[in-house]
Amino acid sequence: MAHWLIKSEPSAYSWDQLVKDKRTSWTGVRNPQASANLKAMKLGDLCFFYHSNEGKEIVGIARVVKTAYPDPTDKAGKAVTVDVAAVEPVEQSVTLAAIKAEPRLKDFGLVRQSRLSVVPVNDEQWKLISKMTTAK
DNA sequence: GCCAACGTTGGC
DNA sequence: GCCAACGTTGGC
Repeated sequence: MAHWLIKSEPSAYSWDQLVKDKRTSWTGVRNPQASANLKAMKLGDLCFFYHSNEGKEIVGIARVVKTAYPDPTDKAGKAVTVDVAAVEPVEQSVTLAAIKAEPRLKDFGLVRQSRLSVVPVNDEQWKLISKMTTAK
């Protein structure tokens, strides 16, 4: 199974909102690289939910419940979206600072390409960060 | 609020 | 098809 990290500004769409909604369609992704990542998502893939700008931390885990389809909010009809559902909040939020402080996460997409809103997470990274999200 | 990094656009 | 100018994102 693949893993991902999806970013959102809490002022635009927060983790709390996803919990309230149970699931949402992840629209508004325009960056071609991020779109390619969306298309690569499979049903049941898990995603870290990251708050950018405010908080700058991983706050929860979401699951892909519908694979890529055309984004209805994109007039050009080029963008795609997926549906994600809230799985659970993390016990311990993982801040960007903590990720940067971990040398083994040097190559993590979130650090390497901070502007990409949908970032692939490899198994090693997923395991490492999962460990960091469990309370000490 | 500023600025660096990166994407996109448009003139040639 | 190149590249300068401009816009946007996101960390600080």
